[in-house]
Amino acid sequence: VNEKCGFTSESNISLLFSLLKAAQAVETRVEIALGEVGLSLAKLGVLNHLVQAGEPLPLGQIAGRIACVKSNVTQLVDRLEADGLVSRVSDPNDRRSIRAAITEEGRRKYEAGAEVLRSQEALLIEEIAPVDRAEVVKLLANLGNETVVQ
Amino acid sequence: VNEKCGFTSESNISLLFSLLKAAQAVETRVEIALGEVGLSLAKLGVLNHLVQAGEPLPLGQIAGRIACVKSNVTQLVDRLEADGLVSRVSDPNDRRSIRAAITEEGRRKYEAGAEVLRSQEALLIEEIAPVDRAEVVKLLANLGNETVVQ
DNA sequence: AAAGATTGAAATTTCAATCTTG
DNA sequence: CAAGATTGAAATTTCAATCTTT
Repeated sequence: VNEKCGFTSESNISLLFSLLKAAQAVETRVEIALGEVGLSLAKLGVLNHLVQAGEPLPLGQIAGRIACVKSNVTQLVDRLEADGLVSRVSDPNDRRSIRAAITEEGRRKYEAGAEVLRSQEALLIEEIAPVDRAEVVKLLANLGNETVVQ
Repeated sequence: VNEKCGFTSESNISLLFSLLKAAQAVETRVEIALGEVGLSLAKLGVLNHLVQAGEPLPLGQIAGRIACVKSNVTQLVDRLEADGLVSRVSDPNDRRSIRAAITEEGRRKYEAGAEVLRSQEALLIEEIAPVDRAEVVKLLANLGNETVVQ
């Protein structure tokens, strides 16, 4: 088990490493696929929460939902605004608060991104569905072994 | 299912999102735990491959093993060298090649990092072992929902 | 003072270009 | 010219400090 990963069975470092490496490999694939429609996981995450919420959200709330620091959302929304996918709207009730509102183009991008995620998910499921749990561990290790060098 | 994630059952965007968010949550926990012993996953990854190899490795080969770009390894090894965990050694046979060699302190750090990973892995397994596959999906979604705001 | 947001700097990774050796 | 490594710049995220409003 795990020979391709360079770990021996005794090396207890292996399982968590393999898991994280596999996750990274999946994420890289998804990021590349999203990049082809001009999105990133971070951007799609914001659009997703705006669509789910059905209304403009304060930046701080977005930070809470996508689990990142507030200052990151400020800059992420800067980029989304530059892309024309969201716009900042001020809150009349609390002038400290600024909300991000998804635009029409943002909605179209969101649909495109969601479609990419669906196909990536189908790909992933196709890869892991037939095998049992022990096999999944092995597959995840293999997934993490793609050699990506510039 | 997946209510805490803000996704409806119809929203096919949910599964892959949940998976990646869960993976990110696990990675964040591990990075924080490693940070307490002065390591990162990237640094531990290099040390691990050097220990597994049992000999100094050319930087390009390290890039292949940890699946990143060569220029990243150059800077990663810069930092490891600054930490005193590895040292650069030149290859007499091919003067283009530079190898990273793990130091004694590097070995000690590696052991400390491996211990952290073992305990993190035990934590993770403790969290997911008792539940079945469907439950795992639910747990992963929950894992990804930790609210982390500055 | 606390909450919401922003700014500027630091850390890490990737990309493009360069330098040295083969 | 190809391979190995490095350098400098760009992208993204976090941290610390600041600014505005409550």
